[in-house]
Amino acid sequence: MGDTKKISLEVIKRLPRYYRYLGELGKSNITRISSKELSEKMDVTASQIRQDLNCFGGFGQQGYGYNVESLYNSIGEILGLNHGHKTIIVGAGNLGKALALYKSFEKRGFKLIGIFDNSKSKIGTFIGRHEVLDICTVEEFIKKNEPEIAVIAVPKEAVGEITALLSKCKIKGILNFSYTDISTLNGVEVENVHISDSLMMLSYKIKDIE
Amino acid sequence: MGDTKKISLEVIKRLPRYYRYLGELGKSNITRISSKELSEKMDVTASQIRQDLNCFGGFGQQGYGYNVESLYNSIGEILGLNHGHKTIIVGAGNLGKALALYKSFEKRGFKLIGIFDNSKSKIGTFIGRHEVLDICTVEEFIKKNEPEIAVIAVPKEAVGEITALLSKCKIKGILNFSYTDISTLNGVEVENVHISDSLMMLSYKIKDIE
DNA sequence: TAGATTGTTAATCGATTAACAATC
DNA sequence: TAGATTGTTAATCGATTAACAATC
Repeated sequence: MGDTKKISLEVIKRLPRYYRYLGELGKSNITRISSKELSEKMDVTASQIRQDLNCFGGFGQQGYGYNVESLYNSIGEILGLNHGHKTIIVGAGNLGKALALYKSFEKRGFKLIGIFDNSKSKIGTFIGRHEVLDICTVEEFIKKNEPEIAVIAVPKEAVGEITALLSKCKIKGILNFSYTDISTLNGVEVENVHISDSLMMLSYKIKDIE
Repeated sequence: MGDTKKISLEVIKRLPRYYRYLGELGKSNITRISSKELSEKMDVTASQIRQDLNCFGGFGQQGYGYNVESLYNSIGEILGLNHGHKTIIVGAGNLGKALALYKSFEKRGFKLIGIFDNSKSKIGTFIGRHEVLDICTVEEFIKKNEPEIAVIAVPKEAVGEITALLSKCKIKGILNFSYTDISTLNGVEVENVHISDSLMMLSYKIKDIE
């Protein structure tokens, strides 16, 4: 079963946003919505919404629109949420700690199973219910517990070492928060999140104000 | 004045990445680079690099390429870094705290001048050298100190209230980390950063692995 | 049935890439 | 000067929007 019509990254990027809005609608006890109504709420075109959704199947019904709850669940399915992806965090600094305590984490179907650091002063301390483990043990830990995702929140100086270590292990994806790109390597998917990039863009946008 | 050929958001989004790579090159004492070399490092086309840069001016030299340091500085200029944008953080939870202690912050030209929360248990405590201030005093604070940027790191339930409060004040930009979009409103630029969106995209990308 | 709204095809628009003349 | 590489125009590609027949 092929289904090999490649779906553009632009479409994928928009899915989490649809998911968020539909989640909110559901909470407001709205059961159905048309692409037109949703387009107004989200400030995109109705056409785009219909095109995007039809990449994955016909979720709507003519004359009715979309059922909020079932579309929400379908998009969750497409995104592969609710799989309880086992996840580790590498780096127990301020950001790593914040991420470890991040509520949306588990809510979106990511299960934190370990957090690692190389600092003697952090190893053995607790972040929430998780004890910070020695980074030296990460390879063994991965072999045993088989996490799918590693979140990287270390200074960029340490990134090379960490990726070398992780590339020897069987993980599927890396969410990288360090101030340097990690490139998708030997079958490991990487998503780079650059907080300072967003700050810089904001800086650009406000240049001409006033 | 003039210079009204609208620059696409796609180009703007890439500038911080150029900036990062050029910064690294500079640190490695590389003084010149051609679009071809840079394109290989960054995994984009040389054509795109030249097109992007020429939106802002001719920074290169035929037969030579680009001077790393001066291009780095030019892009910093374009992005409006080195202005020492005065910045406040709203929300002193885990994420707010991590952002307050975030080194790249000051390094990219953002000057943290205040951090606010509504929780009695947090007000008066210190994050680094910053005392957490009562959110009730933010309006007065803004009037007096004139920050340009507000970083929002509060639970989504509190976002409405906060934006209402901020929209009464004269700020230029909002960097929003909460799990809900803030729409660009009455002249305030907004940059929404959704960490869980990135996680969801990663989840999608790893779906078919193995 | 009539009305509404989808799914989908076709048209438009914009972004990326290729090509090359200009020039250091 | 010859070689390299830019700046820039033209060609291609892909993404967005518009339109409408299908259908609930």
